[in-house]
Order: sequence, then structure tokens, then C-alpha cells
Amino acid sequence: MPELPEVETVRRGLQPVMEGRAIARAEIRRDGLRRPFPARMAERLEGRRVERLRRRAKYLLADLSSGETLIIHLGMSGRMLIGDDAAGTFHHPHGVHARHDHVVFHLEGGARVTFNDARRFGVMDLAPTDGLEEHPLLRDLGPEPLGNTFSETHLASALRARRSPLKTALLDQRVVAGLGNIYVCEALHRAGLSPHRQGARTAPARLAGLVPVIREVLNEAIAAGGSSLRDHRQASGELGYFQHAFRVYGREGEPCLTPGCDGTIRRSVQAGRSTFWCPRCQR
DNA sequence: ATGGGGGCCTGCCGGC
DNA sequence: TGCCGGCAGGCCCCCA
Repeated sequence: MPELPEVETVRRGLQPVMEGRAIARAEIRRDGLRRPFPARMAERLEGRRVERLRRRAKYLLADLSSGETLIIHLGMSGRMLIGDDAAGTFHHPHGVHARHDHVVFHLEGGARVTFNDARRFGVMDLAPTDGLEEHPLLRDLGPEPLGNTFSETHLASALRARRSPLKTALLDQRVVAGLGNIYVCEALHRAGLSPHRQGARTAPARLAGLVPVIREVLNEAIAAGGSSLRDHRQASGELGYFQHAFRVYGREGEPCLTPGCDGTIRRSVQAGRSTFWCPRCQR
């Protein structure tokens, strides 16, 4: 599911429920996901207060009162859903688990947050908050696309040395951290840049134009609660609705929506992933 | 050394 | 109706 806008949407939904509350009990219902859970995960969570719920790229980061941070990645199909132990709200009653509910956080005060992930491509880890940026999962990440350090200068220098096309370069989390298949396709279309163009052979002025476009797409998607194709749910369980604003993603064979363009959206495959683009207005 | 392909999982959809 | 192939918001490892 989740690229930056989906993860940020989930973070915003969880924040009022988790921040300032202790995890009374952590129910770990399997050994791990894409990789094993950290040793003694439940004990290291229980009784700890969540001081702050942050996001870095596609990772949720819960800083705990123990001095450790819980790192969560939602993979392709991960969800974090809010329920309530007393009321037994959300899609199943108290004490009953839906298929693929792998971890349940029971918070002080009765709120419950369930991590559900059908494909189990998600990840959880615990590491000291101090020096967290050196964690192997985080240390190679490029700048936040919505942050100050993401600029045309950065993009130009990151792309200069590589041979790869713009599409695959922007999917590389070391170049910019948080974009995925949907938002790379959408941003390149809005910028009028071909996904097949070599990053190193893109005029600086055109790269410069890409920076605000990436920010614009991400901000619009966050405002819409993310994109729900099949798996993404907000923490409340609601759908996001940015998928209705897609201009290229999933629109193969349909007309290009760029004003004045009479092109047809095409699908091709790059690095094993679908690319949607308009050969007419993306050069 | 970079880039691409395969693998990890399950679910869903369309075609036969 | 049922089965099979293809495809899916990610990422890591391995090989050229």
C-alpha cells in the first residue's frame, strides 16, 4: 500500500490515540513479518509511554519513554487500525482477531491499535532513539521530499552520477525518501518529464521544476487521506480518496488529462514495476 | 559499481 | 463454477 502520503495519513490518525499514552499490553501474534521481530519485543513495549509518533520516509517511528523507538514499516499491505478494548469497535468484537492481525497494542485508557498485514512485507524493529538515524533501515535514506533539504541542487547532484532513468531513480529511497510507484508516475506526468529519460541527461531547469511538483502531488494526496486501491485504510478505517485524482496511474489506454494534450496513457515496465505515462506530453 | 531480476507473501480479478 | 496466470502503494539480495 503505502507511500509517504498513506503513511503520513496513518500517522496523523494514530497520533491523538498513541501520543502521551503508555502501551499497557502488546500482543505479538507471530514471530515476525518480512524479518523476525526484535528480541523480547512485548516486554520492551509494555509499560512504556509513547512520547512522540513521527514519520521518516515510509517509516512510522514511535519514541518510547524507555529511550527506544519502535520502527514500523507497512510494506505493501500493512494497516494500523484503531479500535477500543471496552467498546469492541472496529470490524470485529473484543478479543476476536481478524485474519492477518499480527500485533495488537493495547493502550492505557482502553484504546487499541492493531497492525494488520496480509502479505507480511511489513517490518518492526526497536532501537535506541539516540542515534536512530544510524539504524540500518534509516541510515541510507535521502531527504524528505517535503523538507527543506530536498532541492533542485540535491536532485541534480543525486542524479548526475547515475545512468538510470528518472522513474527508477526517483523510486530509489537514497535519492529522495518516501516516493513509491504511484507518486513517481504522477509527479513525472505533472512535470512533463518522460519516465524513461536518463536523470543525468535532464536539463537542470527541468529537474528544478520537478521539485515543487513532487511536493504538490504529495501534499494533495495527504490532504485526500492517501490513495486507496485495495489495501490502504486510514487509522480510522476510512478510505483515502486521492485515487480519483490520478492523472496516469492505472489509466492505460485512457486519454491524457493534460490540457491541450491529445495523447493516450501507456503502460510500460521499468525495473519490474508498471510505469504509466503519456508519450505525447512527457518528454 | 550500478542496475535489473527474482523472491518474499496473500488476495483479487479476468479469462477460459 | 473453478482453476490459473497476472498483477499489486515495497524492499532486499544476488548476479552481471
